Formats: sequence, C-alpha cells, structure tokens
Amino acid sequence: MIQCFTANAIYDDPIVLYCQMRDIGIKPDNYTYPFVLKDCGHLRDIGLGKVIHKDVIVFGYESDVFVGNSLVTMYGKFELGEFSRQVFDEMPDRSIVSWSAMIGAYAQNGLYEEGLLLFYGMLDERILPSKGAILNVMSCVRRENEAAEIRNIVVDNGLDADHSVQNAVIRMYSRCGRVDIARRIFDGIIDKDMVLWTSMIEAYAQVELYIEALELFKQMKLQKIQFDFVTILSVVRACSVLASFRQARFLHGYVIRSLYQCESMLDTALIDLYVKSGSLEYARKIFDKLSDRNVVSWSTMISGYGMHGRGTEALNLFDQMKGSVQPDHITFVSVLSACSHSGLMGEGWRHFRSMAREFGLTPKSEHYACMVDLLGRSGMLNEAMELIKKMPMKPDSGVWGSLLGACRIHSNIKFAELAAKSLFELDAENPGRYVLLSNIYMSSGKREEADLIRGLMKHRKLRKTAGHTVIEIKNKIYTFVVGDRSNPQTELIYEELEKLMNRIRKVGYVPDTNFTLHDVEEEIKDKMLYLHSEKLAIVFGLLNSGPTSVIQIMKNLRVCGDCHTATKFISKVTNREIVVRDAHRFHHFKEGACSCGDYW
DNA sequence: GTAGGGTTAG
Repeated sequence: MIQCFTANAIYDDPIVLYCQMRDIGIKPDNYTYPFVLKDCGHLRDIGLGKVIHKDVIVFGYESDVFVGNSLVTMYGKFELGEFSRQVFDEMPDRSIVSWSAMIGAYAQNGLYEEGLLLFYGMLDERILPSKGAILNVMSCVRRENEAAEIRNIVVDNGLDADHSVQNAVIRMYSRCGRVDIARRIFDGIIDKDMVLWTSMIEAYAQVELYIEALELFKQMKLQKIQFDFVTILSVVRACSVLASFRQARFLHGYVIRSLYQCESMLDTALIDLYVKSGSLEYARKIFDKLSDRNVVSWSTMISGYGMHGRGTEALNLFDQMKGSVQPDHITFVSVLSACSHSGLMGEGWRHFRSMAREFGLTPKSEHYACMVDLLGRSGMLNEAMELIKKMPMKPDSGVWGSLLGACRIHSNIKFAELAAKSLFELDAENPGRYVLLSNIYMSSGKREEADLIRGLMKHRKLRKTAGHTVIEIKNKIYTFVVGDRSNPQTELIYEELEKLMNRIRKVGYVPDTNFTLHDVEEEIKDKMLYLHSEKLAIVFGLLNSGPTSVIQIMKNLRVCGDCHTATKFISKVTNREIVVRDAHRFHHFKEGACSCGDYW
C-alpha cells in the first residue's frame, strides 16, 4: 500500500500508513524504508526524515544497502549534503547505486567538485560507472575539458545512444558555456525525441540566445515533432525576453487550443509573457481567470505592475494576496522592486520591515539589494551605504550592483569605487561592472582612471556585448546598436532624427551629455546623442508603423537619461504613444508624459 | 514488493 502511493507521487498518505502500522505493532521490514524515506525527501520534511532515520536504527536496518541509499538520497533532497556523506561513509556495503546517490546528493547541493572527485574515486576503486552515476556526475561538470572527459566515458560505456544520456550531455555542454558544441551533438543525433528538442531550446534560452531558441522551435514545428507544455514553457520564456506581443498572442492561442493540464504553470508563464510584451491588460485577464492562484502567479502579477511603474496597484494586489496565499521571498522581491520603480520610499521600508515581523521571512541579500536600489535611485546614497553596513550577511553582487547603478545616476565616485572593489571580486567575470565604473569615471572627466578600468577588463579577457535596441514591426524583429548604419533606411532615419531633435529642442528639450564621453567638444557630444540605438529604433518605428499604432522598443540595458528625456519630447511633438522597455521596467510615454514619473 | 538517472512558470 505504501509503495502504491509512493509510485503514484502521493507522498503524505504513505507516512500516515507507516505511522498506523507502527502504532498497531507491525514491524516494518527492509522493504518498507526505501519508500518511506523517498516520501520524506519529496515532502522536504527534514524533521520527519530524521525521525524515520531514528526508526531505521531502532529496527536495525541501518546497514541495509537499499535503506542506506535511500537515506543518502533523502538528505541530498534536504540540502544536507554532509548528512548524506555521513550515511555514505558509515555504510558497511556499498553498491553502485550508493556511489551514484552520493554524487547526486553533491550535485543537488552545489558541491560539484566533491561530486566529480567522488566519481573519479569510484573509478579508481574499479567500480564500473552506471548510467545513473554518469548522469549525476554530468550535473557536476562546469568546465569544458571535464565535459569532454566525461563524454569519453559515456562513449566507452556504450551509452551514447541513450536518450537520457544524450540529453544530459547537451545540458552539460551548455552549462559549460559551449552551446555550440551542444548544438553540434544535437544535430548529430538521428532519432531526436521531444525532450531532446526541448532541452536544446532551453539551453539556448539559458544563455540568452532567444532568437536561436525560437528558431529551433520553428524547426521543431516544421519537422512535425510533437511538443508539450514543457517545450512551450521554454519558448514562452524566450519570448518574454524578446517581448513580442504577436508571438505572445500566438502562444496563448496555442495553449488554449491544446487544453494542457498544467494550467497554473503555463498561465503564469503567459502572464509574465504579456507583462513583458507590454500588455498588462492581457496579463490581468489571464490572472483574473486563473482558478488556483498560487504564490508564483500572484508574485508574477505584482512584479508586472511594478515593471510598468504602477507601484500603487502592485501594492494593492499584494494586500489582496495576503488574504489567501502566504507570500514568499520572491513575492517580496516583486513588492520591493515595485516600490523602487515607483519611488515609494515609505511603503518600501514598511514592507521590508513587515517581512520578518508579519511573515516570518528573513530578508535575504536580494531584498537588501532592492532597498539599496530604492534609496540609491532617489539619491540617498549615504543611507544606502549605511544599510549595506548593517546587513547581517555578506552583501552579494546584487547589492553592490544596485549601489554602483545608483552611483552612475548620481555621479558618486567615492561609493562607486567601494562598490566596484567588491564587484571585481564577487562578479569578476561580468564585463558590465567594469563598463559601468569606467563610464562613471568618464562622466566626471577622469579619463585616466576610466582607461585603467578598461585595461583591467581587457586584461581579464572580458568583452561586453554592445547595448542594443530591438523593435518589432509587422512580425519582423529589427536590431539597432549605437551609430548603426546597417539598416537599409539608414539615410532616412538619420535625416528624420536630425529634424526631430531640432523640433524637440524648440519645445524645451535640453541634451544631457552626462551620458557621453567627456573628452570631446560640446558640439560633437551633441551629435553623439543622435547615435543612441534607442533613438534610431524610435525613428525607424515612426517611419514604418501605422499612424495610430503604439511604438514599442526594447533596450537590453538600462535606457540612458538623455534618451528618456528625448523620448518624452518626441512623444509630445509627434503625438504618439511610445513604450520603452529596458532590462528592468517599462516607460510609457503618452502625450509627452511618462507614467514612471520622474525617471530616477 | 526495495535505491539513483532526461526537459518544467515568478
């Protein structure tokens, strides 16, 4: 009976049965515990797991291999790797499954080096690796050369035709930053199944190659490969970043037609997709129809309002949520960032404090990052710094990143240097950090320091993908980088931009050259403002979309202050609604006003 | 009648 429930993914009932069994004095045997321990693992109930572990000892099954393996796996699921290892070390007999389970426990706990070491230790003891052990060790691999080594073992053991192994190999390579190799392997597989396709799509999405992800999905449809809701989830995520409203409509239609079971998961992904494609209205419609709103769907909708600069509505929704669903850490990220995007200082603090007081949630680094962002954007850099000093944990790169971003806005070199010092350790591989600091130096005329940072970045062999702006017109996606001349309409765009800039100057636009280099003459600086990718995209949109349609562009980095101001004026003189989205939020420009209020 | 191992929303 216990097995029957467990096999059907019902994990709490068998625990009840187990307790009844004990109460009426029936002695569990060595077959009982593997099931019960599995249930504990799935329930993530550490207390229960430990009680059952005691029972195992009381009834004398601690040296049973099967029971031991189950304990190792259970503690791995509890993220108690050291407990897994203790059980593993004390096992009198080990099977290949014991090794495999221990490697899996390491993988689940992020102890990748330990996992790899154990795998090689296992080979040293001349134990033949099983498929399970190889699959588990593959999730520990983070370096390309190791990936190649493991792949050789896969081939040596004749596992290279196995679907689950092939899939893990593809994921392994993409985790090592080599989607290209993953793709080559993928292309070489003849009988690719749905999961393999889905993994490859997901791999592209994870390294932010969204266009490639969508392209592959298109191929999948063309080749008439069946896909399911997991495929759609990856595709929806890729689309969310690309913010294509048209694609959003198509996928939504698809989901409705296919009547998938996992309503809340898919619908939540769709809510996020509509939010990021600019339509709060469509997002809200799905949200309102959702039958079982869980913490994820509420959080998504709240962050949606936040992204669109509608902080008060985000907070209202949060109030409604509290009546039915317990908020979690991520809900508070949504709430606090909504406050930060709308400059709601008092509300931000109130909710930050309520986390622990009302909900028993200890603020994590990411919540401090939101608060630093909120304080920093409004220019309260000293207060932001004070908060960082008071943090009970070591500030992570998110916190310092918020501070550095605020320093860019308010040109504060002192704190920028402080933030950067930590970031160059904590997030040394992220070129954006170097560029930001270098630009802060530049905008204060500190050319030498700026060059030094650029040099450091070069020395560490880091390259930044150019900030670009994307616009979709009639189902086609166009990309612009700074000073772009690759568009066939380039001449026309620049001509029109020049006219437009002159027009908006007459109605009060003052160029903000804080965002350009400081060692050039004023006149050239002004001209450089014409090269911003955001402006090129907007003009392209004005030239090519119908007279009434909304112009929506998306910048992959934060929109600069000058572009923000310029857009406000452009929407005024052209009487057009313009929506600009950057990595963090939407700016809705209508009749020359921006719904986000003051940009900062 | 027992254990491990492929894709999954904020």
